[in-house]
Amino acid sequence: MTEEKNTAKGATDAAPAMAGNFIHDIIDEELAPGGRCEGAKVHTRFPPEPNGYLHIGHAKAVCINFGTALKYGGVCNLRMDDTNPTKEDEEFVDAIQEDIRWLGFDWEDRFYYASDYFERMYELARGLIEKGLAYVCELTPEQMRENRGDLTHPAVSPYRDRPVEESLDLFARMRVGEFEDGRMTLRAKIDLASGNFNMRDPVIYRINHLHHHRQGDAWCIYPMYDFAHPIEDALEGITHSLCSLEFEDHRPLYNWVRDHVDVPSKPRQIEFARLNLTHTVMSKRKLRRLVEEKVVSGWDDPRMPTLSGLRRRGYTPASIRDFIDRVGVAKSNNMVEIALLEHCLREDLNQNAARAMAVLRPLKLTITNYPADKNETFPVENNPNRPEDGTREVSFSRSLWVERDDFLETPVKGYFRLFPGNEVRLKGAYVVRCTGCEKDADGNVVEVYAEYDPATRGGDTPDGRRVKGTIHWVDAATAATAEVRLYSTLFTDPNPEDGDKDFMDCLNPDSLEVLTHCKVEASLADAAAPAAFQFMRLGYFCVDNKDSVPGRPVFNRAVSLKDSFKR
RNA sequence: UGGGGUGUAGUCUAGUGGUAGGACAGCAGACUUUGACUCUGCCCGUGCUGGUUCGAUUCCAGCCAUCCCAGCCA
Repeated sequence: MTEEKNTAKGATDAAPAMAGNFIHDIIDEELAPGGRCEGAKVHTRFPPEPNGYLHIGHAKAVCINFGTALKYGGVCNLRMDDTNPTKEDEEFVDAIQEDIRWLGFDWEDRFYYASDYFERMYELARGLIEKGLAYVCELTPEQMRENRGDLTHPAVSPYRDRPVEESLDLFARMRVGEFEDGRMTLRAKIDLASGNFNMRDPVIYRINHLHHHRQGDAWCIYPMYDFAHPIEDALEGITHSLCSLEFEDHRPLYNWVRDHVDVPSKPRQIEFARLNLTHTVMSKRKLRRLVEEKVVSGWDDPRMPTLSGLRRRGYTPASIRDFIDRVGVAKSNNMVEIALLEHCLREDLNQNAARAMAVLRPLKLTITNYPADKNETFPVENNPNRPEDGTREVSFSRSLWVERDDFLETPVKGYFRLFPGNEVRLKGAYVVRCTGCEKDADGNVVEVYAEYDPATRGGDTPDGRRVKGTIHWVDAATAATAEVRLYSTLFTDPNPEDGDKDFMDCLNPDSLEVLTHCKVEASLADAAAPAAFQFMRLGYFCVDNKDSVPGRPVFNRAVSLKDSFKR
């Protein structure tokens, strides 16, 4: 097979409507009459190494691999790429599966472990030795580094011409554990002078006396990614091995292994640009540091870009899939603004989340002309975008909670909420006119007074007068107290990984604000995860999936509502 | 310095040898019992220099910028 050129340009077929996807253009060509895959079923795979949690960058790879299969009526495998036991653990295997299922993708019965192919890989490596295409090298790691050459000088290995029989014997002894870690390696004999360092006789097996999470102590030699991956793909009949850009340089090696080893199929690797998001970090190493240094509460902290974090924050699978769709698939390095992700969530939740009234920073509002012993309820629509969702009854009485932000003793320009003399509508209840307030010794407003207009029951104004402001409120007599956690980005810097600055210096000190005395309408008292609501005029909030308990709910702000009021 | 990529508005992404499209962000207005939503309008772009051509973002050449690679990680 010839070298494929995976360039973004050059595709001829029409692109999909939303965002670009050059991969689908390539596949369209290959599926067409005379193409490489004419009549074949598209078969992809998502191959995470089980050594950490999935984040939104992985979600892009998941959506591309599963989504491509779906688009072409093919299938996608889930495969744990567990060829290096160093940091791998079964704990991650479960978490990864949970996250992919949550995202909405299904691998059906096609769940594999790369380590299940170890015996087969071993045999294929032997075959390479027999063909004179691999040899056992005794250079130490340090020596190998010294002998790798540089940009203009070739690498060297004194073991390159070792007789086949000798390599076969040593490789067998490597396997049975005769040698300590690092003592020798198996190397593919390719081209010590290649400008592509991956081709300078790459190591394909190393000795590691480590316990494998699945294989136990059956092995002490483990195949390298570059050798294992094309074999895994070929054995599973993968037609398209879609991975990120940093593997572009590995493609010649991928093809070399694929073509020199006896495997049943010839997958094609195509690389796309990975996702980068502003105001966050995406590398496993950096995320781990945030967890270990307790900057966040864990891998599922709602500020983390992990799928478990986004889930806990209140992101929906649909919003994440939509986001990945809109970002598109291309080959140029990118930095997507977090605003797009937030937009996708707002769009989903605006359409689907029930409305509720919650007062985050409560200020007492007393309706002085409303009888102290009176109580009534008003129907409030659950979701104006979905009339079929109906209404709920909300309790009203003389004493209410309103947002501190919704009262100003001396209003600023353009302010049309509560201030002495002004009328506002209490959502769904009455129009009230503010008559004043009471302050404590320090001058803080502690209570606001208003008088209601009985003729405006339900919020209508029979006389047709315009009341510009409508504010949310909660009946003090029936309110539940809740904890609300307000999140913003973990980093103040849009690109904490840029340049030589330390990303830990870019942390946002205000990424979490906890409000413990919030007042929410009674219907919210027993809400349970994964319920999400629009707290009217505030934002979208979900029930925290760890800390919330019935009667004492905890809500996370997933994203605020847009606010065009300029204070 | 060797090899491999990528350059389209602030951001992401289409497109065609013939008016550069969409989305997000931003701005302005309409509507509004959420200062939300919705709607309308506006703003803003083909890395540079040549060449071919009636016409180049597209084809060609050169340049510039930028990203990845010298793990017994994936």
